[in-house]
Amino acid sequence: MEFLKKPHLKRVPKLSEQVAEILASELERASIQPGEAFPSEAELSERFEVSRTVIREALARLKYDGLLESRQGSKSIVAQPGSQRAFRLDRLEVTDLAKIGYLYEFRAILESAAAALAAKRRSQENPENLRKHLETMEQAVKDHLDATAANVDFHMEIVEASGNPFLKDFMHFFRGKIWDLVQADRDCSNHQGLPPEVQQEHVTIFKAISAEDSDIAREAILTHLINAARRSGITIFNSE
Amino acid sequence: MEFLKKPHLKRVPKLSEQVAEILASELERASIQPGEAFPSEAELSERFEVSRTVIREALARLKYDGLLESRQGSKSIVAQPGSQRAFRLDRLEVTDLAKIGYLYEFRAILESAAAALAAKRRSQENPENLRKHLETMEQAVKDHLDATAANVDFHMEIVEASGNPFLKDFMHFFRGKIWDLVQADRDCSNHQGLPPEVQQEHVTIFKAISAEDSDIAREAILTHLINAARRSGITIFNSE
DNA sequence: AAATTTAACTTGACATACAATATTATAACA
DNA sequence: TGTTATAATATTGTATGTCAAGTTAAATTT
Repeated sequence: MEFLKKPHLKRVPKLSEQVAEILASELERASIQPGEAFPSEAELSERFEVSRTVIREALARLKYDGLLESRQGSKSIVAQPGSQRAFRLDRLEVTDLAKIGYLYEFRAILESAAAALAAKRRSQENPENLRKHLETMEQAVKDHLDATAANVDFHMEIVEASGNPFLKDFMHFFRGKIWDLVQADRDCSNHQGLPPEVQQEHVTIFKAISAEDSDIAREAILTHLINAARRSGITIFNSE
Repeated sequence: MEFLKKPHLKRVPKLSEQVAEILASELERASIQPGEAFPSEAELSERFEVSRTVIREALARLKYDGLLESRQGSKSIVAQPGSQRAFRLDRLEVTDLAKIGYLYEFRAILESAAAALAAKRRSQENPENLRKHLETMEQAVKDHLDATAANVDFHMEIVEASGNPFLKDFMHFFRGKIWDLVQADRDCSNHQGLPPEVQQEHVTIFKAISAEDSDIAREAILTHLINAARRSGITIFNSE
């Protein structure tokens, strides 16, 4: 079991992380009103029975995310709602099937818009790259290999082609965080081979973007993602 | 790094923030390959001529955002791309007009999808709240007051009505971060009075959601946001 | 009562020490 | 020589103490 020795696998949370978790959840349920003072580092140090070092690192996280504001000399104060500085998906429970459906839905919203824009703004290289990823997928399936990587590349090429940098950045974040959960095209990577309709759906998307047909591209990827969700037993967009 | 310590300058970010900025930008241009070791805290402390405390708080930020991974006993390593843990909009330059257009666009994508879903899933209270915000806006304009707050509430009620918690959470983040920049309906809050078409656009959206007409709701809010962008001299969705 | 001064408190930053863990060099052994 | 056990070293995690800078609130003075 050599992989057990691989670093960064059995990571135990640092004290500051645990403290930050607790304080963040307390702030979330608004136990202290925005604008009011937060307990001092000394008080928290005494309450959690850890050093001020740990408390400071925990508070640094909350400040970094915009949950607290601090000035030298004065106590930290609870920030107003709406001053959030980061969007995170860490604290989601993957057990809830409905929640996963909403994630699918969120992805479908962004990717369908990306496909529509990609059809309008694609460069010459975008279709070439898409075709390349399609062929890689096809070959991988033929060889009974994992086609997930090429699949991800295909979808990422679409948001790349959309030309909107925020769309692209957000989908990169989204992918890294939860693509393994929302693996809508998991069919590609299981060992039973690729359902022919999946590859066909990909081809339809590719053709629409290549032909610069915005509406068809949007419809095609919407269909693709709705089908992919249904293959996982999930319904999105109230599309029975 | 003596220039970092200028306490007489007002609004001086903390040392750890400045160091984190520098290190983050260095990581962004991939000066160190993913998987490779990052300089130790002692080295960085020496390089920046600050205490290890400052370095630790700076590194804590990078780890929190998933740019670095660390384990006790070993050097921190640069994380793989795709392990990003947070989506941020802090480091955007508001001077670039094209970039603001992409922000408008991003918002329009999410809100149009939200409106379409809201028409399907709205509760009984949602139209009531929307109507209330409409009236507040109308009254504010009539009294030559700022209608921005009610305007924001109106749009937020739509994403609330969409039923998708991620859509809602993200728009809350988005609003707090950049709504003042992407104030697409600024017309409502300036002192020259409300362009009649703006309130009319709002009414159209409200009616469509109330009538549970998904397609009209999407079209109406898309038109509204495209118009709002154009009133600010910005074109989105390549829609001249 | 109002203004000013002083004291106490709080966060920002630094220095040091030690514990826990990983890596590397060394020694022992086959 | 090559392999393995062991010791030395390096690195992060945590604790403690100190001081500086700035804010708040009480005390004092006018």
